[in-house]
Amino acid sequence: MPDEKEITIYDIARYLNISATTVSRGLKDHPTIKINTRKKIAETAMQLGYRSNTFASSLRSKKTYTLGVIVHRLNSYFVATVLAGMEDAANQEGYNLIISHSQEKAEKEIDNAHTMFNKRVDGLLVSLAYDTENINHFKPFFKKGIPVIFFDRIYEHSESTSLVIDNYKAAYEVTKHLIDQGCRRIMHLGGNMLRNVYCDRLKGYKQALLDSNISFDEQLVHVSKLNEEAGTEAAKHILKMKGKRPDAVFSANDTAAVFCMIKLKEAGIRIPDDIAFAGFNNDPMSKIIEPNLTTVNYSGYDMGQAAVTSFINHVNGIPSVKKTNTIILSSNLIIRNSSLKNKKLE
Amino acid sequence: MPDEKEITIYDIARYLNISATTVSRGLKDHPTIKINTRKKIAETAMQLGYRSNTFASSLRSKKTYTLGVIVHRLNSYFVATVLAGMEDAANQEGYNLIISHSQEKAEKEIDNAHTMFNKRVDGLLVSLAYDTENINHFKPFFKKGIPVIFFDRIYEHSESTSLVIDNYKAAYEVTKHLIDQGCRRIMHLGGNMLRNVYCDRLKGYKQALLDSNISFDEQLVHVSKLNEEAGTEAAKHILKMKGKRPDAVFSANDTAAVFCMIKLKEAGIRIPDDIAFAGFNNDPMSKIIEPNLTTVNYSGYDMGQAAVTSFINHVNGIPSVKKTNTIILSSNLIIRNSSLKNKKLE
DNA sequence: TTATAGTTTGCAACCGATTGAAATATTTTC
DNA sequence: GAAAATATTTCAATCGGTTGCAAACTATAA
Repeated sequence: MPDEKEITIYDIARYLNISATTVSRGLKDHPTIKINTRKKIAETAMQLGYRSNTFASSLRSKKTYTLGVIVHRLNSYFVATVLAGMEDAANQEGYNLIISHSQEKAEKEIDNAHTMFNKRVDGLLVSLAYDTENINHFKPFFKKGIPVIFFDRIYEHSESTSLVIDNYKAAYEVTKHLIDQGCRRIMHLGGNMLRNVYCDRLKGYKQALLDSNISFDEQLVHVSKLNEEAGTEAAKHILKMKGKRPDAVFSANDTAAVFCMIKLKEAGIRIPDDIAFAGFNNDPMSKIIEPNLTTVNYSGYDMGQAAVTSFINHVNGIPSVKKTNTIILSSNLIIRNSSLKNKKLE
Repeated sequence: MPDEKEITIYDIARYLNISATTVSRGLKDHPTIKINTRKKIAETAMQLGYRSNTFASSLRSKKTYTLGVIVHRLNSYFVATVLAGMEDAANQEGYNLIISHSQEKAEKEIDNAHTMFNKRVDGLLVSLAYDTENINHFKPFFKKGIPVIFFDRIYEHSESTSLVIDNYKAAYEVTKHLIDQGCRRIMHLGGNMLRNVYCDRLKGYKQALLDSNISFDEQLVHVSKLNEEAGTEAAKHILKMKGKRPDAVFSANDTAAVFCMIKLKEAGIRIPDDIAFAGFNNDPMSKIIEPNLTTVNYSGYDMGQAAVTSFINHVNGIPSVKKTNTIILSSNLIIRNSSLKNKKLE
C-alpha cells in the first residue's frame, strides 16, 4: 500500500519559514495577508501537493459545505434533471451534495432527515414523499437555523423557502385546452391530495370546468400513486364504465397517462378520437407514446439550480430573499396529438 | 436564530463522572468497556440528544465513511437505478454517497475526480464518460490505496475491481436472434469504441454474423453518441440508402433505437416487417414505443448494490475478493415485437 | 526623531473524537 | 490473604485547520 504522507499547512509554513496561521489565512485569500506572501503560499502549496483537510476545517469552523438532498425517487427523469441542476450550481459555489431518496415513503424520509442532520449539512433541499403527513422531522433543522428548501413537492411553512411552478394555472390550462377540443366528460387521474402538486392540479382542473359551466363529477376523479400499475388500473376502470365513458383524461403525471393509453389502445379505443389525453411533466416517454402526449413542461434543471441558488442567497443573507418565501418557476403547455381532436400536428 | 449548544462526549462524560475516552469507546461498543457502562452511556447520549461529530472523528481516524460516485449522466433511467442500488447498500453499511456527473465529458470527469480526491472519499465508484481516453486522473487514488471500482463502463486495470455484464455474449445473442428471424443485413448502431460496453457489443455482433456465415460489412456500423439526435440521424441515413437498406438494426442502446424507429415509422417503414429492431438496456421507453422494443435487460439496482458491496469487501480485506478483478452480472434478452418477423407476441 | 496609525504576521487556545500505553479495579488462583 | 491474571478505565497526545488578540513591522504625520 503506497502511502506518501499528507502535506499540511504546517509543512508549508516550515518550508516558507512563516507561521501556520499565515498559511491558513493566505490560502483563503484573507485580506490581511500581503499579496506577495499569498502568492508564495499558493505556489508552495501547489508544489508540495497540498490538499486541504475538510474535516479539520469543518471541525473548527462548523461549516461543512455540504447540502443534503432528499428526493422522493431517484429513477425519475424529472428528478434526475433536478439533481443535475443542483449538482452544477452547488459545484460552482464549492458545495457538495449528499443525495438520498425516500422511495415515496414518509418513513424513509424521516430516516433520511435524521441522517442528514447528523451529517450536519449546511442546508437541506427536499421534495416530499408521496405520503408524508407532517414535517416534524425537519424541526431539528428549523431549531438550529439550518435552511430547509422545498422544491416541487413543497410544504408551506414560514421558516422555509419553496420552489414550485403554478400547478393550479398549468392544470387549468390543460383542462381548458381539453374543453376547447370539445371534451365535456374529462376524467382526472390525481395523486395524494396532501401533496401540493396534486392538490393544486385538481383545483385548476375543477376551476376550468366551473368556468366552462361543466359540472364537476366526483366519479371522474381517480386518486392513485400515478405509477405504471395505476395507469393500467385506470384504463381497466374506464373500460368497465360502458356507455358513459369519459371523452378525455387529464393525468397529473405522464407515467399514468402513458400506461393508461397503452391499455386503452389495446382495447381498441382510439386516441384522441374516443378519448383525448393530457399528462404532466413532459417526461421523455410523452414523446414516444403514440399519439404523442400533450403535457405540461417545466425544467427540472432550472428548479434544481434555483433551489441551490436560493440556499446560497439565504446563507449570504441577501435581504430580499429572506422575505421571499415561495419562488414560482415557469411552465408551459405542450400540445401534441393525444389531445387534438380536430386538426393534427405534422 | 435559535441555537442550543451541541452535546459532546465530554458532556456525557461529565454527566456520568467518567472519562471521555470511555464514552468514545462505549459509544462504539468497544469490548473493553463494561456492558453496563456502555448501556449507561448510550442512555445518557440519547437523553442529552448527543450526535457524533463526524469531522472530529474523520480528522482523527482518517476514515470518512463517504463514497464518491462519478456517473456519466444523471438523467438516464439506468444510472438512476444504479444510484438507487448504491444508496441503499451504502446506507446499510453506514456510508454516504457523494454523487457527481461528468455529462459524458472526460474533462468534467477529471474535475470530478479531483474534487472527490480532495473530499477524501474512502472509495470511488465510476462509470466512465463517453470520451475518456485514459485513467490518469485516478492515479492519485491508486497511489494512496483508495479503492476505485468501475461499473458498466469500465477500464481494465490491475488495481481496481470492475462490474459489468457480458456485453459480448448479450450482443451475440441479440444478433443471433435477429439472424434467426431471417435478417441478413443487420445494421449496428454503436458508441465510442473506447468504451468497453460498445466495443464488446460490436464484437458480439461481429462474431454472431461470422458464426452464421454472414460477411461483416463495415458500412453497416454507425458510431455515434447514441442519443436522440443520433437515432434520428441514423434513420435519415437508412432512408437515403435506397435499394439495399438493412433488414434489421441492432442499437447499442434503447434511446438511439427508439428515435430511429420513430423517424423510420414516419417515413412509412414498417417495423419489424421492413426493418427489425433491437436495442440495449431495457429502458422504460422500450415498452412504450410501438412495436415494443426487443432489448437486453440488466439490473442497474443490482449493479449499484454489487459495486458498494465490492467496495465494502475490499475494505474488510476479504481475500477471495482481492483476487477477483472483474465481476460479471447477469443479463437477459427480452424479445418483443420490434424483432418478431413471424409470430407476434400478444 | 518620536508619536500615531495602519499593515502583516504570529501565539496559543480551540474544535471533538480517537488511540496506545499506563493506571486502577476486579477476579482468579494457590 | 497475597500474588497473578484479567477486566476496565483513564491519561495525554494527536489529527489539521481556524480565530481572537497581541506583537512586530512599516509608513505617515507631527
